[in-house]
Amino acid sequence: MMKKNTPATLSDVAELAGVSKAVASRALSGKNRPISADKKARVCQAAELLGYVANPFAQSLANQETGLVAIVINHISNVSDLTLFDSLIQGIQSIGKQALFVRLKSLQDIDQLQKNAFIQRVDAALVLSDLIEPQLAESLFYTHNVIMLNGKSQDRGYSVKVNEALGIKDAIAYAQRIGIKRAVLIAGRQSSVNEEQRVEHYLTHLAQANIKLESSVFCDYSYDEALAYLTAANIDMSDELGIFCTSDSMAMAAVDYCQANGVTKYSSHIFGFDNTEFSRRGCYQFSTIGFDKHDFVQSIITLVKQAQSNDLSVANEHNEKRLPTKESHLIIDTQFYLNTP
Amino acid sequence: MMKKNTPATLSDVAELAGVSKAVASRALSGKNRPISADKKARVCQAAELLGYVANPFAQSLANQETGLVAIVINHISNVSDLTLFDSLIQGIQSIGKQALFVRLKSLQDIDQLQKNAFIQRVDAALVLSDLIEPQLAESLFYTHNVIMLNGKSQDRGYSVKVNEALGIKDAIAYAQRIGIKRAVLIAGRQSSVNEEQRVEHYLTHLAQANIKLESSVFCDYSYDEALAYLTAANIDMSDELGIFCTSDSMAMAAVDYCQANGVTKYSSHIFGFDNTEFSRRGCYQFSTIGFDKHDFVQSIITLVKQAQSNDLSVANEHNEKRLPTKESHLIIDTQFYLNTP
DNA sequence: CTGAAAGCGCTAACAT
DNA sequence: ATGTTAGCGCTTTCAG
Repeated sequence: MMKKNTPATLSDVAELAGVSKAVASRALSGKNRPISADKKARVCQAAELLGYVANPFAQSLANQETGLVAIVINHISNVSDLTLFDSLIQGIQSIGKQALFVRLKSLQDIDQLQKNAFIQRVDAALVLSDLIEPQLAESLFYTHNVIMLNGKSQDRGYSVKVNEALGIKDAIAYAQRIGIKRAVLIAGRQSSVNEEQRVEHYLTHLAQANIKLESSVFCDYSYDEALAYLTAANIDMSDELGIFCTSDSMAMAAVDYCQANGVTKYSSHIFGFDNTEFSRRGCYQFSTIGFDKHDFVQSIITLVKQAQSNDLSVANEHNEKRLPTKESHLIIDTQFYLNTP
Repeated sequence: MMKKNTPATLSDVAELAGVSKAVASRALSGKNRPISADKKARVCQAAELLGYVANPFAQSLANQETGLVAIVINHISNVSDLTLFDSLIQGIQSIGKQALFVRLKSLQDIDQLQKNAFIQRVDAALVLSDLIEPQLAESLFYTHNVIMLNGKSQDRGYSVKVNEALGIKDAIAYAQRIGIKRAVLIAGRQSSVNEEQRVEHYLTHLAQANIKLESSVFCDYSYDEALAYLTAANIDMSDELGIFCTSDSMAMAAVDYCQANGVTKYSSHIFGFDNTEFSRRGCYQFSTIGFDKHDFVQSIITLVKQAQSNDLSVANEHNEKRLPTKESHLIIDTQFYLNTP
């Protein structure tokens, strides 16, 4: 693989078009900078000819925008992450920016984050990891376009939250309707705020539906831990028991547990979370709670754009004081997906 | 969320340490530039105090390294992608670089790629997408550190390939041993070179094992397409039939197809590919072919480092001619994972 | 070993 | 509307 000769620069384009660098820059800037039509045409043609693409590093240096959007995640493991990441990358690319993935396995990785100069200078940051508190987010990025997606937020700033109450309520209402009287709750990571709220909702609605919570446990959303718990606890299945899981992976474990123990009519008694494809497969049939990932991502991308334009207008006003950004808190509703054969 | 005051610059550090910018730069450069011990200490201390982190955009401009590694993928959909991406990101971060994800859904997205200035200037590119030919890769990046991971490669350059012959051979040998006489092959995307080679291996070894290939089809690796095919073709299961799938998702479809048709003893007759966790779950039990993702990623990261140091040494020699890079083609072997209850 | 100065490629005043 | 100029923050000659 040969390295190409060094890429064409703006100077090359300007020279070929017979104009100054400034004119060339304006012609190609996208925005409506003052420039005569014919020169603009000449410049564009020259750029085309040379295969010119502006060096984003030089651009960043000159105009304070980087074109990078950070996606800060815990390590990837959940099956529901697949579709989410796919559309997140797509969304970010659709507004002409690049997706920079930052993976946080533990609190110790945060030290590294703080020294990561790229991260510091992204145009926006999407925080999915529950390891990051709003306060920390504030000090981690030089941009104020931080969008909290992990269920946390402060008064000022941006967040997209998922309203899980709706889906949970419907799921439990359904459970009540089919005669479920007792419940087991298999939750995810205890340290997550999302998860705390979720559990809260389950408790509330379970109580309202007169379903007795027999036991509950925090796992890490994983199949293995959930299966281990069910096996160890030797959960007694009967027609009246419902198993509520806060991830589809754990619901799969519940299905396997039932099958292993010869319980046949389990499908309508197991409730997952995330609405992954697995909830509707031949083997694994269970109901699940989820939300539209596409809507979610769209909201996020819209927010990124909006945040950035706020940013620019503030900058244009030559406002010396660093204003806190406008705030915006979007909410996406979950719904209950009934999947029984 | 308040934007911080503008980040500390090298000048700030130099001033605080009472030295020139040049000295400060050298002190912090990591490499062994000539500098007195006490000044070095003073500079480091000042940097620490100010929380200084070099601006990577300015650095890139000055020294031609960007610290970015592109991961060029097709859209994410396969369950086997989860663990792979997770360790890929981790690996890239472990050598102090950032992972830039580029998602290619179709050939049309490639146009955009060619105009993507970030992509052009990454330090290395990991190409997983089968949409990208070696020749195209050559013209897409200014670096020659392009590592082909999609089964394609040319003489010069880097690649890590997976030797799938071994696992496939063992799987078919096992099939023969348990009395399988007929086979159905459900393959993935036809346009993929990886996939072509794979099919080739299946054909060869099936023939050698005297197993008759009754039908074969190209799907897109997905559960849905595979299930649709099986249903439409109304495949006749019997003890002597083996179903070979080139993804675990499609193998899951085969399991569900069998169950739906009342076939009970299917587990040892279905063969997947990727060795995902799903092949060993209560519901879905089937054998699968796969390779160690961790080894794979390690090889890739090692190659990235090696490629870069070649790069640097070439640069240091002030070699005016653009040398083709050294070449390196690593091979990872697959193995057969027998999963039967 | 050190510092002054040039320059990476671009944009944004500021004059014209 | 256009060109000139001055940086953005850093690394790197090149003289001391």
